Amino acid sequence: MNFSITEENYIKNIYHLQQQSELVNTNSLAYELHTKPASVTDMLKKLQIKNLLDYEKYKGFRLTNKGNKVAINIVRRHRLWEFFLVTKLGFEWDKVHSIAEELEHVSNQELIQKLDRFLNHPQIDPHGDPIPDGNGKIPIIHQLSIADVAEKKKVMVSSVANQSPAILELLNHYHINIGTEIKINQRFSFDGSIEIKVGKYAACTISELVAKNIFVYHD
Amino acid sequence: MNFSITEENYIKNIYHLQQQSELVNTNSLAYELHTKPASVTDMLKKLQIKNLLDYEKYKGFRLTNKGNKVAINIVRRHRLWEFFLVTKLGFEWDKVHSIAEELEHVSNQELIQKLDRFLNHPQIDPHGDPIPDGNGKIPIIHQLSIADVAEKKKVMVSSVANQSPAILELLNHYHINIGTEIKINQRFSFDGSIEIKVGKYAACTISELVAKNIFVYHD
DNA sequence: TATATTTTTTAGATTTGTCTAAAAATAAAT
DNA sequence: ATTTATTTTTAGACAAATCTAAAAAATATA
Repeated sequence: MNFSITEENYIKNIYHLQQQSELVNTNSLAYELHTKPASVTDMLKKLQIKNLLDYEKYKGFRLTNKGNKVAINIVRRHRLWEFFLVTKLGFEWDKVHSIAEELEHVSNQELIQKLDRFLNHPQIDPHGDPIPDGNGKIPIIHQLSIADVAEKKKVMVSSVANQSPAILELLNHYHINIGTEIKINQRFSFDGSIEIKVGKYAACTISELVAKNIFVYHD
Repeated sequence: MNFSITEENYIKNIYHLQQQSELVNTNSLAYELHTKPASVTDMLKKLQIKNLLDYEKYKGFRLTNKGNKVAINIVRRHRLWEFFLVTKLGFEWDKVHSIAEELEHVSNQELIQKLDRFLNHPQIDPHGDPIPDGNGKIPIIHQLSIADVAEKKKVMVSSVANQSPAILELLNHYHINIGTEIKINQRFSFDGSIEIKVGKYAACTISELVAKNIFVYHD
C-alpha cells in the first residue's frame, strides 16, 4: 500500500509521540506537524479508515499494528538516508535531518534495500538512534562512551551525543567520524583525558569531555 | 525560488519536448504527463505568471530563460541520481528512471553539490546523456563505441546504448559497468570481435555487436 | 469559401489537505 | 456541583491540481 507524503508525516510523528506516551492527543500532534488541531482531526479519520489508527473521538489515538509497521519503515528510510548523508556525502549532523525528511518519502523498496547494502547494513544512525531492519526489527545496540572503554581495545564509532558545531570542529580535526576505528591507548587519571589512535593517523589525546560524547559499538 | 513537484514535472517535460521542436503544444505535453489538455492549459497560465513560460493562447509555448535554468537544474538532479543508482547501488539501467524521477524533486542545493562531488563530477549518465554542471552548462562529451577505439588504448566506459536485460547479463558477466576501465588489446578482422582487458580481470573477447553498444569517453 | 476536423481553452465540479470560527466534549477550579 | 478553562471536533471556506463537457479558435478538406 502507498501513502501520500502528508499521510507519512502524520504516521511518523504519531509513532514518535507514542515513544513517550501510549496515547497521543490532537494538540501535541498538531504542534509537531506545525499545523492546526482541526487539520489533525480530519487526517485522523482518514488514517482510521485505512486501518492505520485506533481512534476514538475525544479519547486520543494510537497506531494499529499495521500503522506501526508503516511508521517503522519510514523511520528506517529516514535513518538510512541520514547515515548516507553523513558517512558518504560528508554532511554535518545538524544539516541532515531536514534533507532526510524529504528523501524518506521515496518509498521504492528495492532502493532502500540496495541503499542498506551499500551502507553495509548500519545499525545506528548518526544521532545514535537504531535503524530498523528490513523486517521492522529494531536492533538493541550496546553503545559505550569512549570514556568507559577499556584500555588497548579497538572500537568503532557509532554516534556522537553532542551535536554542536563546536564539537564537530574538534572531531574533524581528529579525523573522527561515524564508522571510524579507534584504539584506546591509555587513560590519564589526572584529568580523565585519553590517548587514542584514530585509524592510521598518529596517536593523539582527547579530553574527558570529548570522550564522553563519542559513542562506540560494544557487545 | 521553490516549485511544487507538479510544476517541476511540467517544466522538465516542456524542456524535453523543446529539444525536438522549438514550440511545444498542449496535446503533446498532456500526453507526456499522462494528463488531460485542460489540466495543461491551467498549469501553463501559472507558469507564465511565474515568468517561466512564454505562452500565447492557441499559439504554443516555450520556456523563458528563467524556466530553462530551472529545467536544466532538474535534469541535472535526475541524471546525477541515475548515475548514483547504477554505479553505487548497483541498479540496472531499466529500473533507475522512475526512482530518479522521485529523487530529482529533493531540491536541496548542498545535497546535489555534495552528491556530485561524491560521484566524482560525472559528465554522462548511464543512458549516455550529458549531466549539466552546477552552473547549468551542459558538457559536450565525445563518446566512441568500443568498436571504434584504437588498439592498445585504455578507456573508461561512459554509457551503454542498448539497455535490454540481455546485454546487461553479458556486461555483468564481463564485469563491465559505467566507469569501468577497459584496455583494447586486439581487434580480429574476421568477425570484428575484440580482445579487451577489463579492470584487473584476465583478458576476454567480446563480439562486435557488444562492442558497438559500449561507449567510452574520448577526447 | 464554406464546412468539417482537430486543437485548445473555458466553465464548473472534484479531491486532498489546509484553514477559521464556532460548537461540543472533557478536564480543572471554585 | 456549577462554573471556567482547555481540548477536540464540526461546519464551511479556500488553494492546488485535476477532471468532464462544452465552447472557441485554428487547421484541414472539399
